[in-house]
Amino acid sequence: MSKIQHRNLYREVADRVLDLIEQGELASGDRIPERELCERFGVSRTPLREALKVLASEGVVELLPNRGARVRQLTLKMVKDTYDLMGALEGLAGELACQQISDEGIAEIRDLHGRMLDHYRNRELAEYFRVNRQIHEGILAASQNEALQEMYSNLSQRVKRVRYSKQMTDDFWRRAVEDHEAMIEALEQRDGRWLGQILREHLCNKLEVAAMDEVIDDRQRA
Amino acid sequence: MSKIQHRNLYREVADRVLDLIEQGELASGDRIPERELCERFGVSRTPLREALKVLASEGVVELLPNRGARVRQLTLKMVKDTYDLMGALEGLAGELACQQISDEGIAEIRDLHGRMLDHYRNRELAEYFRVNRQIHEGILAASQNEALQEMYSNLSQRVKRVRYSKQMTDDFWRRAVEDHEAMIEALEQRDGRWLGQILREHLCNKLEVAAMDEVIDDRQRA
DNA sequence: CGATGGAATTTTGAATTCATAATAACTTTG
DNA sequence: CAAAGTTATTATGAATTCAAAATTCCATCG
Repeated sequence: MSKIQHRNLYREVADRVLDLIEQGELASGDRIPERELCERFGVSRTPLREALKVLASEGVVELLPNRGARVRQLTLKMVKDTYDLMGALEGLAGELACQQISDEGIAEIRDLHGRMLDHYRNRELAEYFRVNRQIHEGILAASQNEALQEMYSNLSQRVKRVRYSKQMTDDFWRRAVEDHEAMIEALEQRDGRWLGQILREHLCNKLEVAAMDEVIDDRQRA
Repeated sequence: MSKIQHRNLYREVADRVLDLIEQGELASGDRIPERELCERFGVSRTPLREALKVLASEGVVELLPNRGARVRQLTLKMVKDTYDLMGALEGLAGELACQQISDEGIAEIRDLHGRMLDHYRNRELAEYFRVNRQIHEGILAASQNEALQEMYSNLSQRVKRVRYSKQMTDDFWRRAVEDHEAMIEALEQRDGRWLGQILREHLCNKLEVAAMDEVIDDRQRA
């Protein structure tokens, strides 16, 4: 594994720790072995500890006084709460986007929507999710609200490790696509209130939560 | 000034730095003098630097590589963006609160509301704002969504140093109180959607932004 | 007199060191 | 053999040290 290059070291280290968590090498609740990670990353304890403190403030890690850092346990409630929050943020993003977005911006999102529909028709789940995410990110970006985008991506990061997209009943999927149809229409009409409401209530996230149920339980048992 | 007691040192230091910023001793854009603060707090550079990194991730401070930390400049746009965000969060809190809050909880908030009205009638601005804040915090707490509360207080902290409540035209004030009347009604009817909408559009914050305009400009010129 | 170049100083970034708290290992004893 | 107490080991928290970068200060030159 390549050594880290020395610039903004603590942030670099934090990102590497996040990778380890996302890839499951550090599981929920695991103690984070300071010395070992230092050796592995080729850095001293100082930047690693700085990284851990930042990750703690971002809600990814838990610091127990005199007992080191652990990967924060995600309970089902925490994930639900986080998705509620993300919904609210997306709702705001939608409202703002309708005020701010350019016609080209709308065209781009409509284009993404078209591609998403193709993947839906072909039942290409992974591709569908990828484009789906691009649409949501596009709306976030169009809001032109940096703080909003920052918070959203922070929340998104928190729950990334339990994101789950396998089980997707036809019915849920169909309804998610319907939501997206409405979103596009609201966006083209620049009806911010409508778009905001759709996004806040968009069932995609709630669906994920439902599917996630047993996954989290599994991890907590482990 | 009393020395800091040594437990969770970096968080303690961070709070002290926040105090300095809030009290204006460290102004917007100011360089943060590492060595000096260390002496003042009676700690070494390590915990101070950890604190600064955390504050940077919380958006209060800016870290320039090899050039130290500065108090992050607040532009008017950033403050507006932040208030939009806070509105969205309060909106969500309102919706959730309607589902979660106990009858006693509602009674408490109604009580606060009554006291706020008294202060309004007596034109006691400071008292009014204090109780007003308690109401909003009460709704946040009733949402039972920890992530939401955490995020809200973080945002609130970011803009605390420019909070401004002097100019309050009678007309704005009257409308703010009207909003609150509606809020109480929505809460008592447990009409989450309505309460959410009121909170999202509650003009209190927008009012502050308007009043804040020249204040921020002043600071940026300095 | 102002601009440019180059030491001297200060500040920052990161590793190392040191003291203390927590954990593990090992006795001892009932 | 198990439980409790004690010692040894390890991990953590924070100060210190060291190298590199930036800034300041001063001298030189145009």
